[in-house]
Amino acid sequence: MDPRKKLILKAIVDEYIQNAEPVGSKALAERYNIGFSSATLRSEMAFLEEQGYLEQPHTSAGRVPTSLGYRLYVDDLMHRHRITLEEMETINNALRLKLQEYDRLMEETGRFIARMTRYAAITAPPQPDAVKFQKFELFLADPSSLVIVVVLEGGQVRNKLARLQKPADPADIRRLADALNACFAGQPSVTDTLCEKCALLAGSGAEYLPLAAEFMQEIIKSASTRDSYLSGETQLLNHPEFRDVMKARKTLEYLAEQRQSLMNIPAPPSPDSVRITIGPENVASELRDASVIMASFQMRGGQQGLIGLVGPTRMDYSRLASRLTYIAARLGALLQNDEEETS
Amino acid sequence: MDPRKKLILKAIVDEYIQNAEPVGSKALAERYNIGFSSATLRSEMAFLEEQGYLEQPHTSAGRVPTSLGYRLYVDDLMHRHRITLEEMETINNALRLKLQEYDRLMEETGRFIARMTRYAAITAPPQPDAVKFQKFELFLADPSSLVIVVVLEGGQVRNKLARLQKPADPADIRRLADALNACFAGQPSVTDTLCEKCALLAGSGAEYLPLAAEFMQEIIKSASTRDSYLSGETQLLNHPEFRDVMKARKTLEYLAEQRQSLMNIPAPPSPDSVRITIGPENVASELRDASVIMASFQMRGGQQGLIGLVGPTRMDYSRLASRLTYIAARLGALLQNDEEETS
DNA sequence: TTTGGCACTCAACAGGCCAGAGTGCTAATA
DNA sequence: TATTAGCACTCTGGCCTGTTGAGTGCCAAA
Repeated sequence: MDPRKKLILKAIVDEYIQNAEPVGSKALAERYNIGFSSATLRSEMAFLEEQGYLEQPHTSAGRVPTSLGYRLYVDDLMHRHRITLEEMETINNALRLKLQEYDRLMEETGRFIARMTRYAAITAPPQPDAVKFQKFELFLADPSSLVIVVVLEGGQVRNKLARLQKPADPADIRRLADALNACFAGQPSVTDTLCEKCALLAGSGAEYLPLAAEFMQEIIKSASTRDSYLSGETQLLNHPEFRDVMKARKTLEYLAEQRQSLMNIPAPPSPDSVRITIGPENVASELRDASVIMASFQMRGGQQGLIGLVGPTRMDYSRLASRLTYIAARLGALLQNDEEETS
Repeated sequence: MDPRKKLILKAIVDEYIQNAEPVGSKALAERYNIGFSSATLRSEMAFLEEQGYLEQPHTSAGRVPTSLGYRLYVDDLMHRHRITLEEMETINNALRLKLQEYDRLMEETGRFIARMTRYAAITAPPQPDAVKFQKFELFLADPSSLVIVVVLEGGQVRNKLARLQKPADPADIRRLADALNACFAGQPSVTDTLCEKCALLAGSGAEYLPLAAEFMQEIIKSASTRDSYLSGETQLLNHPEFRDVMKARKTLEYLAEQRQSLMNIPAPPSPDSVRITIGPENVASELRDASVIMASFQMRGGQQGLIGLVGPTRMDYSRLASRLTYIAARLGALLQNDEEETS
């Protein structure tokens, strides 16, 4: 692949990203001073089209990048945008503020990203691959209301209040708590044998073991499904490619209902990079006309969170990627220092 | 207002609700056998237009109800739709299933409503007007991780894990917990005098009081802001009135960002009725082309939850209202029996 | 290898025309 | 007196038309 061909392809993609209109040979020759006439460009463009990097919406229209074209652009051609100091400032300020309320951090970060980029933002908090129980505490809020508190390794805390049929004996509760700590601390699951052992230890407190066991199962289950937050979807409607309501509906519906599956996209190789998925490269057919940019960050302990953007294939990949990596990096740095959690 | 005029208005609204196209005198005379010729209808329609109940998109088009027309229709004219046994069945089944996971109940109910009605659904869980602390429990997950558990009256439980600078003495923690229970049980707020009293009682445990107090403030604050869930927004795009992307964007954006203010609409007078707000009756200008139907239900203790629908002014008010009231009633009934809460 | 030139294509736009649905008004009718 | 049939009028939307201009492919000359 000729370096000149690459230069031309880059120019076409840049131009199209900016103006959202098919790029013709003449306009290209005028605006970018590549030093060749429109005729030369025409033959080069014909070649690029033949190779599948460009396409024409119809004869006698300019050219538009295909997803293959964008792919080459993203991998090879695009000028790696450097984030400005100003943008850094904005991001740092915003994140510092959000950090105040940790449990809504990812949600709020998503809103911020959406506002900043004018695309739909997806965020998912870091999640441990396997949770282990660390500590149990049981007490009575009133004689017939049992509160179960479970601390997980990593610092998450879950609780549940269960109404009892009849008042319980605090001594029984105490015994059950001790038994749970003895049997389940450090365990990643609730097995029958552990339950039996625990029942034995708990003596008459075993009456309440089923309640606790059920709750523990719930915790294991909920910890293995990943949360995710979506914001700024409606901003997609601002972009000309979504002026067709039906197309927009498909995409928005997918984001609202099925976005979980976006999380399955393998995370970017290194924390400083992004993973870009263009149009039909997305497994979901509803995203055939959309691109996804994903970045990840790490918490202490290696748990990995995700932030990402969804937009039409015509996106300013370079600028967006640089912003996203910076946000991810800052988020990672901030979370190294503060990992307190509440629920 | 002539009963015949009313009959005609009702017929026009019914027809328009069904077909989304301006209703002309001839079509009306043919389809509904009112027993008058199109000429008569014409003069009546002219009158109704003069009175502000109807309008013409342009000369030589049929008539369309104004918001005033819908208002009269809703208040006086519409045939009160009876929900079918089948629908009841569907609703009951769905709600029974959702009830399994209480903490996501309102969210899931919203999804269900949206799917059933094909409009955007809004739900807000019942919320106590003032929370009071009931019981405190403090313990160490490990020597320098303090877990604070607060039980609120009504059965909500909140917790927080705080990392300490240095290992704490379990005896101090015990003392602080006792002091908190002594001072704050039954209190609805965190005052300075109570804090001082508590510090005195806690002795050397008072070192950790600020942590607890801050958390308690947080709880009070978060309990006084109402949660709400939105689902099915994208379904709005299916309706012809939102084929104009800009109009749709305005409305969707409002729902995403500002829906809190919908909750301020005074609740329906009785739990068996709905409150319908039509077009410009909505305070928010973004909802000028939308109508809102709201129903409420009560939990034990009189706390009131809301469920509602948002759609274009052309909605099948009668059918939707009947479904919504039924869902609200069932939800109320189910919640009377089960008020266990977890977080 | 590049370029100017030429013939060709096609979407987008504007104008003109027509059909159809709907209206208001009026005179005849029950 | 209330209703209706009839008529002239209005307006939108679809359809056809021609024109314009941006863009193309190809070819021969530089």
